[in-house]
Amino acid sequence: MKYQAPRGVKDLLPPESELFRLLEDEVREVFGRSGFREIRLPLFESADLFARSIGESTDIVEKEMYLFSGKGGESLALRPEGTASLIRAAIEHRLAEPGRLERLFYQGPMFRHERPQAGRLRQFHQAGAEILGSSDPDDDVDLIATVSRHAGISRVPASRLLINSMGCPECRPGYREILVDYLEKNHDLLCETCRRRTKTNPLRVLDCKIPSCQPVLESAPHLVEFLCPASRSHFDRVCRGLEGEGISFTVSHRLVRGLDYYTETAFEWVSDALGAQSTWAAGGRYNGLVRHLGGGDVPGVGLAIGIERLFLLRELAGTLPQKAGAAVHLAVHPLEEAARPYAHRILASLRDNGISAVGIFGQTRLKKAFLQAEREGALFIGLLGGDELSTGTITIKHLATGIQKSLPTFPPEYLSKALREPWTPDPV
RNA sequence: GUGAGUGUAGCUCAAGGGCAGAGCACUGGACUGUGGCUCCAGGGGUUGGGGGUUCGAAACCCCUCACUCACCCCA
Repeated sequence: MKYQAPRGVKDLLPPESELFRLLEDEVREVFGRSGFREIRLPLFESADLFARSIGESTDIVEKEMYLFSGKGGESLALRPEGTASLIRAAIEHRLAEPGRLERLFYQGPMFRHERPQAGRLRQFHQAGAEILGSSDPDDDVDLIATVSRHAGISRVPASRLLINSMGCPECRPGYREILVDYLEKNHDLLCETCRRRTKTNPLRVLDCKIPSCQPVLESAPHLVEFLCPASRSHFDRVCRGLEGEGISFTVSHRLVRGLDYYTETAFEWVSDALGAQSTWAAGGRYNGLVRHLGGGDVPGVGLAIGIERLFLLRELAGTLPQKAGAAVHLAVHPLEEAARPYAHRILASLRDNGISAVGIFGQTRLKKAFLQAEREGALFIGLLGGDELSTGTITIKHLATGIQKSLPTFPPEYLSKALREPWTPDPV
């Protein structure tokens, strides 16, 4: 085979492509019903934007970005995630302004140069929703509810919601010191990576999954116990709000975001049914990000859903959205040369009237035409021969029931209407 | 980037040093205006690629590529 798709990217063929589209549509609808409006963002940006927003020392920026140069030599990158672009666009077009509240969502492919694995691709899809301009805990609750209720939990097997608080610039530095103290005391019990991170990014140490580190990390001081009154209150109100909504969650003290402009609430939806990549949606509050990217003092909270992961989970649970109706309504088959122009006219008029129709032209045997119609998912087959030509009719057979009728092809609205109505035998 | 497992027809898989096969799918026929069934026939392969061992390699050895899963990281 001379050419094949690059590593880690997938061709999506029918029927999966159709189901994938339905799932994307459903997510779009869910966000739309919660008041989010779609923003269409470019697939590449200045590489520097991602370095600044995601963080210089993250794996994504250090080794996973697809980098390339523009003609002028500027450094560009395929987007590894959506939030950075969205914030950039919001600042650029004055949607992120102090005092203004904006709900936006995006959907589309993201690119990370990682080793492919179950639920992990080099080109994958995310749908994300962001609320800019609100620091109200009820907006955290509402955002979480949107996913938990509607995209969600009930349709995803073995799914759990984890939440935690990252604190704020007032209280996190204090906690960080306490944590570093603790980690240094237990230095000898930690793995190589954790020792390094104790110095570079102590909060991330809590994320370590190496078994030998677990006892130390489990008994590490919890950030929520060191929150300042304001952060404490924000977190309590989010938790109470979720309880009030009847959304169950677990406070996970080990759930962290490594970067400073992530503040207050962090949350993740995980499922054990997914393999090693257990997170299928994640989000949090980022009250410092807009300012960090050169905008005003505008708080924000957002999340992203991994569409492939959601797809896998819902496929497993049998809860993918169902395809409505047949792929093709009517397959038209001319039985002789003279009927071909007639067939084209009928196809055109059906399509004009909103009916999906295909022509079956290449088959010499009627049996083959039937088989082809079925293969294309047609509901009806329409036959055109000498009789039909001379009387201006078409012989239509409902493939599932075998019920057959002869219908006039003029006016075209009549035929379209008949094809949409329940197909029962004519009274004798 | 590291590790393990797997690569044979379009798909699912046999053959474990001695003729590369089956089922499904595909094409044609039985069957020229009425399908799904059945029967018959046919096309399809440098056994992922390269090198080596051997009289002989799909099989054994080395290299390489790809896929899968895991580490790592994350959606």
